[in-house]
Amino acid sequence: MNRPLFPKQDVLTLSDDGDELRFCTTCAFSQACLSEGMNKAALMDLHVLVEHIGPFHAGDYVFREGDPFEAIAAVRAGTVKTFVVDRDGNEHVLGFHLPGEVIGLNAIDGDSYPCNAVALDTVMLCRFSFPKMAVLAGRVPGLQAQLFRLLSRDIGRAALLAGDWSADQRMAAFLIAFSRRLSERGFSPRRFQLTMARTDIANYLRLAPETVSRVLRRFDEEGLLRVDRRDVELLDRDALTALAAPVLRE
Amino acid sequence: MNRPLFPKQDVLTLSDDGDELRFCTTCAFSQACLSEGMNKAALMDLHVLVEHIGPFHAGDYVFREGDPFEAIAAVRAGTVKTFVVDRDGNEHVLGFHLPGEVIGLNAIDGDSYPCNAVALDTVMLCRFSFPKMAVLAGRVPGLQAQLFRLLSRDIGRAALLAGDWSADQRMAAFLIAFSRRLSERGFSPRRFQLTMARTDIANYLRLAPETVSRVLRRFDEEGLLRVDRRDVELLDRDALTALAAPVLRE
DNA sequence: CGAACACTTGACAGCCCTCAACGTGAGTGG
DNA sequence: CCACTCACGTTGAGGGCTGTCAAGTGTTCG
Repeated sequence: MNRPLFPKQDVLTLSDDGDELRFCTTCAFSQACLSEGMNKAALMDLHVLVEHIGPFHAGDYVFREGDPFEAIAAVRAGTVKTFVVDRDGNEHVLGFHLPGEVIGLNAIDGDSYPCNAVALDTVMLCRFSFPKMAVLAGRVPGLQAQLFRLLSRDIGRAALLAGDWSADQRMAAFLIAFSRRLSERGFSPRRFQLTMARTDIANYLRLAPETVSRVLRRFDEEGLLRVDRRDVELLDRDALTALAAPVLRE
Repeated sequence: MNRPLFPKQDVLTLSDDGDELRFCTTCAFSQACLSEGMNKAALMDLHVLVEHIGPFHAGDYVFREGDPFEAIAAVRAGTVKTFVVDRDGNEHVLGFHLPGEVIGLNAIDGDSYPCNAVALDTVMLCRFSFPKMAVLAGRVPGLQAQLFRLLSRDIGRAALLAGDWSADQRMAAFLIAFSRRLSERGFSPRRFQLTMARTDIANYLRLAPETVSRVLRRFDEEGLLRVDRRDVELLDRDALTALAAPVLRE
């Protein structure tokens, strides 16, 4: 199944969580929603703005490059990969997006998505019509500020891997950052599963897939971690963090 | 002179341009200002928000990493370099900012600037208090949309040089992009002066300074351009554009 | 069971970084 | 006016990291 499922006519709108209090507590907007600055009326406004869509399955496109831009979306469950394909057919992975993170922000400048987004496993999304959200942001300062923050954060994040780091540094930074993001969402920071292929990691880190394999194997041999297929256990977190430090600017 | 000049107490506020109609026509906010969506009252609100500060001279800091974030600024004249310095003392150039472009956007997520900004030549700025601007953006949809666009655009721009391009491709992309930005501001796209040192270009493109020298010399020998110190004349724009195409995604 | 795909492993080459030395131009002070 | 200094830029030699090519292994899925 490779057709885009993001257009509104294909949306499966779920009725309700059945639990108002736990409304997207892991979501990137929760900070805005739950801050004292947003009253109940505004929260309801945002609530009715949301469409819960999915599930998407591994390989499903959330949106494609060139699709008209209408909405941003927060990941509720699963992993989304965003990427572009150059004229030679090479894939450039822009990022992997975990639950609570927002996709589509880089489309705001322009009228169409500048990249593709596919599900890597089973994905559930919260879809926000951007025009409606922008109007609401004008009335709710907390929401506007949160949108500004999310956008600004992505600028810094995009610049992280732009440096001329070694393959070891890039790999360590990827693992540590991935582990931290999982930890923030309640998953184990020590032991986790990579939801993406080696090739995806390579295209994200700007390395050859063979280099990703070799670095992981060497990290394993050196006792930094234990890797079996897509299962990873970080054994020497300090050493990995030290390797990643310059990339993560610490 | 290396002390920061951005803090408000050091600001030299110029009285007025003396020409309301030409109020920052090259500025990044002009699209918001001049669009039909913004009425005269809103335009005046934005106008009184602005402080014209400067001049800064080559080497002056506009702000330093860690300074409290209070304002963004649009370049009126000159060139500003933004950069970070890692713990080993290596400088990483984030960007060069020409008249009409905005600096400080990546500071919105956080309470302090995440990078340094220095003037490369004589620089004049328009300073916008960000808290005040955010309030105004809540009342003026056109301004909010413009801020969203500027932020979103920077996300894409930061990702441009993140690819694993060759030194030739990076250099060509830098020259073509620089030429285009100059052209948009009324300068010659064919013949211009590089306002930054070779080392700055190298730290921006993630190359060694020696590589920058060598590539420029070879481009000169091959007839793609003519370079004399910091003066550049693009001779074969098509060839350079072709080289830069994958980097600029064309 | 077979095919497609993901991943691994090895050999080799090339690009670019590092190190070093030299050239050049602007500013300074005599 | 000239010598000096210093930063910037250029040029050359050598080596290391990582990409490319190739072949092989293992796994999943039809």
